[in-house]
Amino acid sequence: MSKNQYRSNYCIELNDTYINSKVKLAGWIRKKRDHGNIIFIDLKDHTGVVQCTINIDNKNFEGIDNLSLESVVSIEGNVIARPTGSINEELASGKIEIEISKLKILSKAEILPFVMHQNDLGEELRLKYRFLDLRRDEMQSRLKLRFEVIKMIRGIMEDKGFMEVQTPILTSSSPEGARDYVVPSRLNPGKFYALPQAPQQFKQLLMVSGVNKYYQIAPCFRDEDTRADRAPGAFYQLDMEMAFSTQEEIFEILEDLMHKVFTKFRPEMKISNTPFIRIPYKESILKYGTDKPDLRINTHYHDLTHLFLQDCPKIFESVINNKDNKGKILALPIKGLSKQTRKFFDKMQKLAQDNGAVGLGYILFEPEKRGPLAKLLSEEVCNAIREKADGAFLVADTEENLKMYMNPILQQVAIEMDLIEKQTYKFCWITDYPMYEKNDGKWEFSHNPFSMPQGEMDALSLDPSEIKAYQYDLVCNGIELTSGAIRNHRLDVMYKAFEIAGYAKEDVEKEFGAMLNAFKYGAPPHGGAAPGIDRMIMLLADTENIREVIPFPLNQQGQDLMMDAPCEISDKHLKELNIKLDKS
RNA sequence: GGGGGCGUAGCUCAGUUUGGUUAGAGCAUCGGCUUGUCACGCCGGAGGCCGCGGGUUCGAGUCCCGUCGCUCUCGCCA
Repeated sequence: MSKNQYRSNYCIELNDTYINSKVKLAGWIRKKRDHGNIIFIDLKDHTGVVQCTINIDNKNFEGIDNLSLESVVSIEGNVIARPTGSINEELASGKIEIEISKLKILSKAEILPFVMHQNDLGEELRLKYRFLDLRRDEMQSRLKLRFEVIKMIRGIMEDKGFMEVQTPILTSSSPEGARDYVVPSRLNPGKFYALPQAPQQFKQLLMVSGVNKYYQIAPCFRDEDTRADRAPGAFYQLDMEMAFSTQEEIFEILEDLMHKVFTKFRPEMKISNTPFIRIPYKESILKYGTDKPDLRINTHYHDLTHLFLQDCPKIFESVINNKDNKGKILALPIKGLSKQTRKFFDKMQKLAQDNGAVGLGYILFEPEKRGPLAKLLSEEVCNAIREKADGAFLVADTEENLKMYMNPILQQVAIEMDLIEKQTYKFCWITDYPMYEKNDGKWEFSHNPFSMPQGEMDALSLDPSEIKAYQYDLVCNGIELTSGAIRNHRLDVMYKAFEIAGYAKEDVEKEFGAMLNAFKYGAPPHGGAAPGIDRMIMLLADTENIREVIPFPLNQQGQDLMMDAPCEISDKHLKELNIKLDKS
């Protein structure tokens, strides 16, 4: 590094080759060990730690003795070899230390609100003092990981011929999707901008503009309640879109990108080979009860309904015979289930009930046939289960109800019995999403209203429940990383698709005017996706919580405790915006 | 909006099940001692609206009701 008034070297550079040279370091006092006539100081910069010493006869002794931890100093001194027996093998600079000759206090720190080396701090406190929290090693490495991941993504996308384009932050509200964040307009009294939930419409407009391959590391704003893997306020997507593309081409590009990125940052992990497996939506729901299966768990539900049609025990009769609301009987075979205790089965039973199941039956085969269902199931059913494992849970319910608890059961069994494969990233595509789903008796878009129905115009004359879309998700270890679709670029198909969801032509024109207008003037077929960057980093950093990989996240109430946002604004400010508050 | 968990010193937590002396520990902090530590050590001190409000009781950190905050989750997330 180049020398300046503060420092001649970074901490990490110093080793025994520097012995007897004079150096200047600048950084934070991480730790002091006061031995009376000598003080050991751990000086920390962004690269590492170096131990410095000062003797009582030094004129700066008093200055350091009184200095609080995390104060910022520039020190000058000689690099000396540590006495034998005092070498610290754990430290990169452990063979040497700096004998301080000069000290300059650059910024004195007040007493800290928490101890820097503590790593089980409450999140509220960490967010309030995020600048200190980020100073800790763990958070420094997450900041760096985030930077490196995004840098690599940019490189890969550019190598593949994608061009980054910025799209507006102040745009208009759209009726579909999540709640919008809204910004009042001073120049247009009574009107509001919305922050984009994603650059969806802009990227499609760019396709019409003749951009061939677009990408952007794009902020997305959705005013929705949070989850462990869902950030409040803003999150980032690798937003991408390609003209004249097929679903397979998009899969290929993202598979290559994911494989490269995950391999680079977690080389010790096993990563799904490309092409990633594809699971049609319906199959995923049937086997896992979710469209976000965690494939590290090596078992799934099997549909045994057909084996109950002839010979059905009484407890399942209502499920099989209900004419309007036909149900399914599924078995979840698990190796080693016979070894589980009564306590375990009680716990699982409770979990199933908490998630809406009436009960959770099971059958075990070792050392002999037993369990609450043992006497009720036919030989045929028993044999079908026994082929797969020594025991199984059985669930029987309507398809709708099953979805509520199938995955929670699967997840909990896997946790309790330690069935989640470690050291691996298991990717899969979920394909063939339904175009519509029924909500309160009305057909609604199940995912993205701009997706192309499979079969285009012809498909839209089918029963809405039968219509599949060119719509896909990429899932990794049970986390949804990406949603994407081949888009609907045909006006006639668009109007018809919206009509099924209850939109009149005028409504569509009003709500999506820009895009529909654009599609009148030559729109290429196109498609894309938008991997969640924060979720990728969360997986790479092995954090339980997405806020751990976001430098300055909001809390669950959408507040920034450090900056005190959101905040009230002055009457003058409000007046300018033509806003009167209803404080009732 | 619903459900679960948590809330005690600056920080992390014990104490709450079964109400009963002056509410404890580690770290941080302050004072003293300490020349080879590296989460240094030793001695001493200060630091508490037990989230808040109400109730039961001779007596509440502990029991009851309400409320607020944080967190996980369901709804929600085209």
